[in-house]
Amino acid sequence: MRSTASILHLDLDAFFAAVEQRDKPSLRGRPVVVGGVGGRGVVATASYEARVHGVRSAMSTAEARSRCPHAAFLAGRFDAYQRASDQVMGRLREASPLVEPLSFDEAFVDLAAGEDFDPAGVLDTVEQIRRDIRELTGGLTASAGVASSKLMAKIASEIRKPDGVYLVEPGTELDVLGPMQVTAIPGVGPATGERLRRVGIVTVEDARRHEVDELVRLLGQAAGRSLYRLTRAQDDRPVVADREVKSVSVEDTFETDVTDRARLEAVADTMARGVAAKLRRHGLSGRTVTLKVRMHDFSTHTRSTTLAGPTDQARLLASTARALLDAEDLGGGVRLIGVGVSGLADWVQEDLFAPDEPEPEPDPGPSREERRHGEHGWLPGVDVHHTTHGDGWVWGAGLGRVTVRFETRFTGPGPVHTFRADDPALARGHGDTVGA
DNA sequence: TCTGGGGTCCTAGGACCC
DNA sequence: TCTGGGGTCCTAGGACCC
Repeated sequence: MRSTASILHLDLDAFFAAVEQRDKPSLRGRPVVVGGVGGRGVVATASYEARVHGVRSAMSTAEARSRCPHAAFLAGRFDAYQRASDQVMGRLREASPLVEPLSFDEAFVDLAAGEDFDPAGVLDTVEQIRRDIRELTGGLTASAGVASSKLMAKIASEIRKPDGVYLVEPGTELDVLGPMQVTAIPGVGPATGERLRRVGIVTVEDARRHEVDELVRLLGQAAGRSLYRLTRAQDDRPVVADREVKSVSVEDTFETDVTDRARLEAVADTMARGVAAKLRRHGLSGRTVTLKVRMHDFSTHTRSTTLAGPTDQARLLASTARALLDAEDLGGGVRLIGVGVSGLADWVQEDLFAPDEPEPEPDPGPSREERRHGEHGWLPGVDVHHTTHGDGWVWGAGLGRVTVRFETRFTGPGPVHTFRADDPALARGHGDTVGA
């Protein structure tokens, strides 16, 4: 904890849903739910209009549909989110070189590391950043917390959400924190919260009445000590700009449980190729290969082996994953499998057995969406282009038909037309309708 | 109303070594 | 004869975050 409020935590409001409302004028002011649209999907982000009806992140889409049937349920467009995220992070880096992104829509900034940081004008600086973000992204709003530590900045950004700023005056941290629920502290999730509640700890002040040793007995070394310090606002974690990647993985939940071993092997193979491609993209290789299997009853097993040296070879990753899969009892059916690599190195071991030419990147095959929704996988929300009607987005699809609303972020609400799903005039759009 | 996908960090036990 | 103690690596599982 430092003596000035110079750490900023910035959080885009209902980010995925806000991007959708920006790009789909007919959805502005209406409930929008972004997430998995299949039978086993969960909500990634709900717009504030949907939250009114009790829709929350991580809720199953089925429950969200029952709570808010009139919402627009969209599959998500990660390219669009990535572009907006890049714009936001870029603006933050103008304020300070010390920017630590936590996700697409969230980052810490050490403003004191910026060139002309003025502690007295920090609120003006943050308001300017929020205005710039709104302008750069075409209307996205961000909430901000400014404080003397990461902990307090993160807590503060929740207080005036959405579209607000809260500055914790240095010296008032204990008072701000005390009355809050312990679960407001990052790292205190449902399981820890329940353990604490059972010994009568509900608020931060409650937790402060316990010795470190008690908390360690209850929660273990790391969590106990961490909670003891954080409840006292003791937090000197630095903002770290370039955090190293520790692992890379790919996983997929099946629409229905799978018992066919051959099919699982084929999927694991594809996933190993996907992991290899990711490794190469980052210029990494890894030693420990992990296979993850979630059974029909949601029990989850991981099996891993560590190779003699790091690799980014799809073939080796695939054969290793397959060996792990072959040793698994698939019992009553498999709900999810995943392949991951950890123990990463930023170099590749000379592979004596590999051919000289680079390994051919095998056909990645149909995407997850395509596998799920067939050849003309028109997922709700995706961008499309029609040769005569122009740019729009998929409103819904099924029974060989697709319904499109023709509008973009630069138009007003647009008209709706229905086509055959294989209509040659209809193509995937890129959603990058800048300058219209 | 059954529970995504991509990550991070921690714990605990056993092997192995000095 | 009654069994140290610490460090590191590996594996499996779990909590948590967005």
